[in-house]
Amino acid sequence: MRTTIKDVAKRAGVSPSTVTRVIQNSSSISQQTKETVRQAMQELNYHPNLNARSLVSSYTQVIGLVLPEDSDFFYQNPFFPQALRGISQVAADNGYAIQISTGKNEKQRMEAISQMVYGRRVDGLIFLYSMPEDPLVQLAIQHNFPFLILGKASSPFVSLVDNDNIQACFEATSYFINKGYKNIGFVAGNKELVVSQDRYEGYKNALKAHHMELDEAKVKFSSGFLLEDNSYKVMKKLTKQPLDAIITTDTIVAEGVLSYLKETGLDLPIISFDSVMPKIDITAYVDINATKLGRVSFNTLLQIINDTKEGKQVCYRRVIPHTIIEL
Amino acid sequence: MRTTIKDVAKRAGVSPSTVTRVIQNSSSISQQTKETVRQAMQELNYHPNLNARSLVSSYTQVIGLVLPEDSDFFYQNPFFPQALRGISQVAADNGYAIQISTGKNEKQRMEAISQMVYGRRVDGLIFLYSMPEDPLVQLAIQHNFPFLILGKASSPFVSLVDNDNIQACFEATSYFINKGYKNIGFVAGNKELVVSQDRYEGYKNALKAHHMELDEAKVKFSSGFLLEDNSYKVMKKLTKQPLDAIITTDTIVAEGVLSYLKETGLDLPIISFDSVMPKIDITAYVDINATKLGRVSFNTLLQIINDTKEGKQVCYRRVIPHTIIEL
DNA sequence: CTGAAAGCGCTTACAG
DNA sequence: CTGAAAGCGCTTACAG
Repeated sequence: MRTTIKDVAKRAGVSPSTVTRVIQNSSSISQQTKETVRQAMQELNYHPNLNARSLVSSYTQVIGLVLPEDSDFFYQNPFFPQALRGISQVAADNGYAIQISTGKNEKQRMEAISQMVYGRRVDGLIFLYSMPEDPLVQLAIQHNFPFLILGKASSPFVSLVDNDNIQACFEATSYFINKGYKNIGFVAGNKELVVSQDRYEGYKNALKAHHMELDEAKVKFSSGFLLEDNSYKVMKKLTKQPLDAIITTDTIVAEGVLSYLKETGLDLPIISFDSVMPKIDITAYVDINATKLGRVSFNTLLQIINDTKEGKQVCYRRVIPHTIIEL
Repeated sequence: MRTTIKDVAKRAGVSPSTVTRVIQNSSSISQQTKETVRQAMQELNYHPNLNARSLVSSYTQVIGLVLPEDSDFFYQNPFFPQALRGISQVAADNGYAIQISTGKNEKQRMEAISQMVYGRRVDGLIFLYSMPEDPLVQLAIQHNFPFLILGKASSPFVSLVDNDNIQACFEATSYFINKGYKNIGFVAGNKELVVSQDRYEGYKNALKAHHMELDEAKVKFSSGFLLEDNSYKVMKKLTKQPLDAIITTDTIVAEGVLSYLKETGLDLPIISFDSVMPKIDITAYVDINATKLGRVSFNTLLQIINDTKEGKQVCYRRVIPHTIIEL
């Protein structure tokens, strides 16, 4: 049999409730008792059964990470491991564990998140993606379950941690403008994604700020899952325009663009957005600092969990700085 | 208040134990009763408290993933997300959740794994790395806790799922030999890693099989964390040898090698090992099929969990096939 | 400063 | 085929 709190209590000559209080380092316990109990715990190599604890105290010290549907794009994008890294760094420091949940379709993902929320397996959720009217987010909202969205905005009333994508792309575009480029193309991923829209906004703002005309023929959105092939095709169309530089919203897009350019012998400066240094031969990239996004997300979620406990309803919006890095 | 099994029992006019049996789809319950109870569950949107269930039944339907110490190399290597992907695909299909545990040092990681094992938070563990005499693996062994190692061998008595790295590198080397190359260099990552040793073994075997002399001056191990910089330096030394092709054990190594070659204007065919298509300009890579490694790992762990329940002690060794892919 | 009692929400023998 | 009772291992008021 595994050692329980009763074994420790017996050995230390106290009651189980006293052992609990020692574990909680309650100030109402004498130093003397604390020491005796701690020694007994050590001697017996006692570790509490966390299921029992969670059952009665209804907190788990676990947070849930909600991933999007199983897709190549998600798992090949360095954003995910980097964000996870940031989250787990802070989680470990705070004694929290991380449970991840995904699935091959919405039904399976709904099942998984239900287990976490209804099953009381986690204290809060971080969504690592964002879709309009996401039923999983709806579930969290309905049950007033603590959560936040990392990376992209969706509804205006949820807490989130994100970059200022408008500003970031403003700066990326200005970077080219300041170098004297006049015909700057813009190739984005899926137009539905808030992130593409925001970066497009920044692109337009930069042109305006520098009194340059927006030429929509120089702007392309690649549909589908931001995949490389699409960007390649899109680029093909774009080169009918005079171009001297290109902004892309993702390294995967940049890859497609680059492979078309190489094939046709063209050489244009390219900027992309990424969370690690791109391995392809481009001019610069905007580091969105995914690890920091992760770290701040965890800390913010902790606040939301506490707010919820106290019945408060605060909506957090945290902005993580980006950096343009020349290659 | 959250709905409990008692609420369902009351509504369906049965006892709580009957509700449990319906959830378990026990064959001793009449079809009639099952339907009534299921309807009551639906109407009340009942979801069992999993902490209560785990407390009494001592299984959790959660498995733990043990990551190595927080390092750039690990989080930038596509191996991890791809393996995770495979694991979570099968886990979701089997109604299992995944908890991950890491930390910035061994103490913190030990803490995290203790929570999972002693705290009864998971039913089994998958280690996504391998070190000799790993105290975390020791913990699992001591407590006869179900686990396996994904990717690399360590002790001879633990279950594991891996590629046949000797064979894989034999084939990679033969690929070059069959194309007529005579001076094939070998640049590996850390010499301590079993994976580097195995691939070196395969390299040597291939030379021998083709009656070619092993020239140790053409072999280099890059120390540290397999990092790019190191491989760059190592390559510098290697080019004092006549070379017409290079085997590298990792795309990150290949990057370092390639960047040195580019600088010096050399152009040599390179093979690397990876779990996704490398983005750099090399000749071919050995696809180690990380997603499948993940899927098989989960399934094997499930078996180990069952074996342990039945008091059996089986040591599994599963080999996942690799593929050479020309670029 | 500490203990006895009750209870968290399930499941598991036992009994019929 | 079903129910009543006991118990999993904790924590939380309550009482002193």
